[in-house]
Amino acid sequence: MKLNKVTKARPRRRYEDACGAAHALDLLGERWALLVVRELMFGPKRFSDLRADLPGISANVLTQRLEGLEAAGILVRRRLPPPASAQVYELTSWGYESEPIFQALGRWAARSPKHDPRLPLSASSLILSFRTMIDPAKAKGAGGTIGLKFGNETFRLRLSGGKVQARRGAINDADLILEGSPPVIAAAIYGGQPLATLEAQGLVRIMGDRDLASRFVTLFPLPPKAA
Amino acid sequence: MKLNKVTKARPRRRYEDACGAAHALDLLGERWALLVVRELMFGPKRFSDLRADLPGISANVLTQRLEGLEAAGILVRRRLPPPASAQVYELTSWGYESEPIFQALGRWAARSPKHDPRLPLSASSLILSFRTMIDPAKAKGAGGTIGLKFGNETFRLRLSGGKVQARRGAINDADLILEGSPPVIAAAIYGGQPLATLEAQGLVRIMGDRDLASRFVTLFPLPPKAA
DNA sequence: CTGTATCCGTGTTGATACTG
DNA sequence: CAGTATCAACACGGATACAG
Repeated sequence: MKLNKVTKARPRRRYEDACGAAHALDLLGERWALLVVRELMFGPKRFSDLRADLPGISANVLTQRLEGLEAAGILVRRRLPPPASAQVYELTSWGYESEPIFQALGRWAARSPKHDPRLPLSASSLILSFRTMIDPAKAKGAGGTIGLKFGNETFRLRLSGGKVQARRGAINDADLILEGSPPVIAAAIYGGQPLATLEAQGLVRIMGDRDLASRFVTLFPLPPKAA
Repeated sequence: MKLNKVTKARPRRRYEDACGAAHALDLLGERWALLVVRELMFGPKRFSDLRADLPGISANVLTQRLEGLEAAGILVRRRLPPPASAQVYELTSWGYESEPIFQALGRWAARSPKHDPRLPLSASSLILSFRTMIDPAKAKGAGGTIGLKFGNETFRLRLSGGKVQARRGAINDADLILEGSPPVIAAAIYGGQPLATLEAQGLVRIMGDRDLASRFVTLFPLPPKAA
């Protein structure tokens, strides 16, 4: 039993720079930190959910990042009410306000010549990409509630006014439900794979308003590559 | 003389993730990379300028970052015409398009309870902050060309339509010239220090349209802290 | 003067194993 | 399930030496 846990008062590596961007990097510029925030962007998750959704992160690094982000006021750890006595990590409202950072990064990276869309894609990343890439002009007339189902995780999207809102949660009231895996849905929307083909291959299930589905997949145009 | 430059085929640490934000971090998520890009945002610089403007970076790390950013197509190295046979690093047009990333980071960090505005501030950071924080409504009616002079580095700002354009370069045609150090100008604009006081203390020189100066310093409101 | 290469002490990261 | 412990590999930052 080690009691001499000196903890070293962490002289964490910081940029000594008043620039806002530099300060932001002090707070969430460490490896994995932004991706942890991304995974929490549509609602709280448990430690093991985060580990599962961030393949490659190791337990000790995840622990450290959660500590750091909590200390910075970006997330809080909550204990769920007695029945499910689990712990979850949830962004603070300031934490949720970091979304434009992901959108700026994503929009810029979409033009990267080296971007490989065939790598693994998490559900949160996909939903975030919808909010980033939606074309307000094209989506102007479109409206409705869309449920996305990935395994047993569901997201409820509301399309209106040229924007998408999104949140993890129930999709009972959805006009349309799309079921599949994030990469397959991405192939339909960004990769030009016809939904009908994917449905015939059993990779996607479409329930409800199929016209809405046909339209939905056209609302997210990709910019030209920069190369 | 070492010829066996094996170069190690750089197994750089990457996220294996199709998410655009993750890819962006693969390209410029390493320590210092974003700050190097920031310093180049208003025009090319030489190696030693970068070193001087990024206190804390070491020469070998700067070399590595420049190599990485060049390989990624974010910047190019150019050799200046014979008279001044110096090398400069310049963002590609895609590199320049990363500016919204800094704006998102800066806007978010401006609300951080832990942000310390008294740390050193580079000229590029300050100019970038103008483009980030300008209030289009307040700036709607303001117009003019403003020169900022920091030592022997000058920036030319054009104010119009509620926006600011900025570029390093000549300021002969400016309606107003402000001379000082970046932290002092920041104190005037973000710290509520009256320009007149700073001028009386000899920390700022104001040449030209003083009404424009008075108005200019009010165009960049800070958001409330998140705490 | 403008970079580049190498050594070196230290801290960070990541894989595995392990504990409550 | 939610982390900790340990350890090896790597990245960082400083110094110094070198090259055009």
